[in-house]
Amino acid sequence: MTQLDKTYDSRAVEGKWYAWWLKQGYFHGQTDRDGPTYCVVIPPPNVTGILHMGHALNNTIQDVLVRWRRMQGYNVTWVPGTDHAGIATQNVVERALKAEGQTRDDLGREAFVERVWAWREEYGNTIKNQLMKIGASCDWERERFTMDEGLSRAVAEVFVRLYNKGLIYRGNYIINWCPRCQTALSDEESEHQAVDGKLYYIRYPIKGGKKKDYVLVATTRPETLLGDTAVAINPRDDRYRHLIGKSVLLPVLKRELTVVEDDFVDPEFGTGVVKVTPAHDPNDFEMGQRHQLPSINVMNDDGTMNAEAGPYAGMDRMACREALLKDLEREGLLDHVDAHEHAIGHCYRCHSVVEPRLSPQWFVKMKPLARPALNVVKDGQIQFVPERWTKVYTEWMENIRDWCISRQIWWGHRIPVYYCDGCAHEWASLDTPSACPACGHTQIRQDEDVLDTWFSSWLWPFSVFGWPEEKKELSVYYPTQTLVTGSEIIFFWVARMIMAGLECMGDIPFSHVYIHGTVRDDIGRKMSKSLGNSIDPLTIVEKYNADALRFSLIMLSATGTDVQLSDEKFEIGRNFGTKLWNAARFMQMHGETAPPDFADPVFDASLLSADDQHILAKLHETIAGCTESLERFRFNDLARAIYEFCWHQFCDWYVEYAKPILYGDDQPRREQTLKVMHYVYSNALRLLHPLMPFITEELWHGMGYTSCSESIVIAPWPESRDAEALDEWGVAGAVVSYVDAKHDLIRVARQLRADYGLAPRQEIDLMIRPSNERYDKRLQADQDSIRSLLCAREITIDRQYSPPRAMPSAISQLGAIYMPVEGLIDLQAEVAKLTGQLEKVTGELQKVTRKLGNMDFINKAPAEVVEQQEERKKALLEKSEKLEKLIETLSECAAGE
RNA sequence: GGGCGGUUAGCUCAAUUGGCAGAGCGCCACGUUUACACCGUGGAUGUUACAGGUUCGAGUCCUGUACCGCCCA
Repeated sequence: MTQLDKTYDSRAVEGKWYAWWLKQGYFHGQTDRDGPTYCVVIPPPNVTGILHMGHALNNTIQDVLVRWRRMQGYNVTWVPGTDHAGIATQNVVERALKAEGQTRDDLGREAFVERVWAWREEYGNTIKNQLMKIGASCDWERERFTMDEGLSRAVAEVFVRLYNKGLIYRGNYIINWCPRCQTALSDEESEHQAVDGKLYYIRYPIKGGKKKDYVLVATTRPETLLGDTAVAINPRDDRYRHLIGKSVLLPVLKRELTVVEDDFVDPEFGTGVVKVTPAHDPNDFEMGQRHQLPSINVMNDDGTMNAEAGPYAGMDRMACREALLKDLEREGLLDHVDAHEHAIGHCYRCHSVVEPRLSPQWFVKMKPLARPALNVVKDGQIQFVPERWTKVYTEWMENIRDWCISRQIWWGHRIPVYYCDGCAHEWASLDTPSACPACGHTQIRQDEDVLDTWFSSWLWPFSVFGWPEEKKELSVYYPTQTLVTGSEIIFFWVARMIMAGLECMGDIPFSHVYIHGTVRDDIGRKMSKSLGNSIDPLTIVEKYNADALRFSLIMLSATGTDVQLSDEKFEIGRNFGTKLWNAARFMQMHGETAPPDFADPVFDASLLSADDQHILAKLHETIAGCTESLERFRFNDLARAIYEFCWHQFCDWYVEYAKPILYGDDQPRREQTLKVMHYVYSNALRLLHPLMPFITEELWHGMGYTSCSESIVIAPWPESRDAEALDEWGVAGAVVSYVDAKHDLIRVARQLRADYGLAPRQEIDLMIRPSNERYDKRLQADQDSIRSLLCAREITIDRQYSPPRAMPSAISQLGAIYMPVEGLIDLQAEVAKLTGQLEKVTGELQKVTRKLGNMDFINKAPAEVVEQQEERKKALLEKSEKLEKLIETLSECAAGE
């Protein structure tokens, strides 16, 4: 046992213990160990990322689970790592190049990719170091990166398998194009946001008609009309019958457009006539297919207009819109413009407006993969927590669309497809081929595109263990147990991992998916860089400490609900740590060392006081509650339970009861008390360790608990004793409820003191008239603790006590309390106070009586509820009688004066 | 337009199977006591968004309304 400093110095402690834990290898899972495994794979943060509050919450939850299971003796591994974040990382490096006046094209593909690797070497460890700062007990020996050789091999393997099975295909379809990043995006990467836009009503002249004959077409994107190849109406829309068989003329370009009928057209939208632009709208594309319409692409990769746009060629799409509208107006073709709110896609990386665009891309056929992935969730093999996310998942799965996986960037896994210039053969290959397998020609090219980053992330739960090689760690740790993540990547990642796991491993990747809430600021806005409302977790670690960050986050986030944060909220955790620290210092003051058998004590039942029994019972209640909360992913219940126990049960009550004993000279009682204290405290520390790893380790060592386990990281998780096992120790249920009632008595008496304005240190005398013999005996035996907590000089416990004169009094569960005070008491005020209390009790009594008088209640409510109410009635009746008696006595005294 | 979640003390949130509406912070009063002022003791604070319904009994279940948020089109 080392003397604890007056205050806890987190800065000195946190780094020290983390380094020691690593040195001891506690976080490393051994594949040759027996016993049940517990495995979690980290949602790999973006390699360009820095730790934000969302990460802090996400990783704290994982760490809590992992540390708990480790203490329970599981063979634990928490696999960390990062993903290569294709678009984001390429953007970061391109920005750096731009500052040097260069572009990626200046460097060329190979040199650019080298440059990204160099960037990764220099900055890619940021988030790893940050995770260490918040105490994450990751198995760093297993750290992986999605561009590692092994993981890249897994990506190629899966691509080739799916390609050969016909589940990956290349085709010309409408995809989401980001003109700024200059790449295709998947549907999930295009984020719909409501925008205050306009609906433009444009006149398309009817061919061969008079000057005034036109159809009115409504559109939100007028610039795309340059790519129109038809206008469409709903076949059931009688208003436009006359158009069938006619042609209309495209404004400006004067191209002749056919009129087609299609059920897709909504007669309610705009005028009921829509323009059809197959190359720039997914619905129009499908209409184009149905009616064999040509597709005309009018835009370049960068969002400028191409030669097909005629006079607007070279203009940016937005400039083109303005110019075109002006021209339409001049020609009298712009009928009118309405305000129109609509949702448009934005790039999830750079927030540019996404352009739907026809282009040749690679896709994964999802329906065959979705079917089994749907089943494992429906039949409960995989469970979402909270359960409601199941529906989100299944609905997405049931309406799944093919996944666009090709990206027109350089940083990522290049698509392993090759083309032969000789015979035009196309094939997928794991290794770099030297000649065409069909014709032997050596003029072959690899596809230029790279794969979506998620195409490597979806393999994460098994690629991190070396798949497709059959390594031992793969069989030991797959399937993993719990996946912890936010709802925003259920589609991106969770769903796809389930599909990949079933497809490649033939087994689910994890059994539970815990979806936590979003971290928000104190007025409920999502924390974001652009809003500038983020709280940096590491600033919080500096300002408070890592444990405070973790504890507060968990305490504040109820299962699956969002959490609103502000700096001050972290005081909860810091203050709690300080409280715990000071309790330890108190114990140190009274004993040089922890008793040798504190971890597995043998209690002398004859020496266990009522308070000892009470705290032992409450501890075991808390242990049971904590374990259950963890099993049910109720993390804030865990935090609340341990907080309540340590602060209120232990510090407020037990430590206070212990004071007269520890300051006294009854040696056997002192020793017994210290033994109970250390037993309770060492268990509480262990319950708290997953939430507050650093301070609990410091205290574990400081208190000399290393005789139980060299580190709290590997100390055994407490196991609760049930009532029977407690009874064996000499902990009686009746005594425990007596102490609960004693708490009530002390509270009531303190209230009495406060009502009479007594200074806290001012000593008083106290008379207690117990309401029965049992309480009488207990109270007689237990006077010292009450005297101490009430700062009383003398306590008289007497079943026959009758006050000789008017004095302040009150009613508690154990009996009546009288407090003689010097000088006159305000009889009227005292009577008024008690009468107020009586009124309240009478009111409740009436309610209960009415309830019990209701035959429906008696007949229909469960017997135990009725019994409960009867007990309550009895207690209220007793209380009201006592109050009446008190009032009566006081009134008599008043009359006598 | 479809779906999901929310509305409980001044604030942030709990409340398990329908059975006495709670906690932390903040507020008020007192207090430097021998672990702790990052503390202690005591106190005040509720039409559980609204309207119906089911039930012996509703914050909790059902129907509808309002407002807020998220996801999907």
